[in-house]
Amino acid sequence: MEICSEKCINEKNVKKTIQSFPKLDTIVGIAEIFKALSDPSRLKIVFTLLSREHCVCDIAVICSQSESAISHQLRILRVLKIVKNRREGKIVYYSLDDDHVRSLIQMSLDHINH
Amino acid sequence: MEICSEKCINEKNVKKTIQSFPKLDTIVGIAEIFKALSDPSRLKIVFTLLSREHCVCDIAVICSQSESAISHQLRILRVLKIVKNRREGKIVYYSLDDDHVRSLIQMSLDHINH
DNA sequence: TTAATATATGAATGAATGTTCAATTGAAGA
DNA sequence: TCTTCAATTGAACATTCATTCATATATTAA
Repeated sequence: MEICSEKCINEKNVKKTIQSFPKLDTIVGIAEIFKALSDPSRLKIVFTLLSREHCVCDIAVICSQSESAISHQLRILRVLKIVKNRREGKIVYYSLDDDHVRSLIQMSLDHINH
Repeated sequence: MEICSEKCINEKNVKKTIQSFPKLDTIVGIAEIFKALSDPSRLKIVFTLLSREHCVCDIAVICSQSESAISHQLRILRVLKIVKNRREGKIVYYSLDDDHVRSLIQMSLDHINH
């Protein structure tokens, strides 16, 4: 990344910041996590699973959406390791995959409450 | 929200989860925060401001994007109280508005590192 | 094997979103 | 006042994305 020496106001600080910059992969990875939680429909699903596991059918009822829509969203959350599932006969139960998600939710609640 | 008693597998748990469900406003509000951080371009800006303030021109250089694009994104971050700005003559300096954002970044880093 | 149930998947459509380009605002200096 | 510079704004375009509908898979029971 080259620095435009004609326009930069504070070249020294720019260099410092660039040095402490994470890899692009890291940024893209984090953005993906946030994107997964950025859709109200998906966030509802996460809230649904905050205290206990649920089957797809129940999630659909709780979130008042079609099972197909829920299934599509669950796949996105599953790929990103935000939820995991287990099958019991015909029924598939979903739950949160790790506790970082809970922390993220809590932090964002704190942010909203000024 | 009505419960479909014919299809639900575990009506008792469904009711419990529905009772602990936050208001829609809360969910939408949190989704907005996550959405703000879900775009790699905006996330780059946040990383840029993680350790020190920068003017718009420098942010554009660091993020290797046009000043116009940066300005558009900064407005979104500003509205959501994620960044704040101060003017010094012709130059406008941006910085993070609160520490919850730092925590969110840290938590998501933890999540990525399995 | 056939039927029924729960879930998943693929294609299509309409809405939302980020970037670009041009024009504009606001501040400092000539 | 006129010019220059930093930043902002608005419209347009291309892309991304969530939902819907139809179909497919997987499991159980008959």
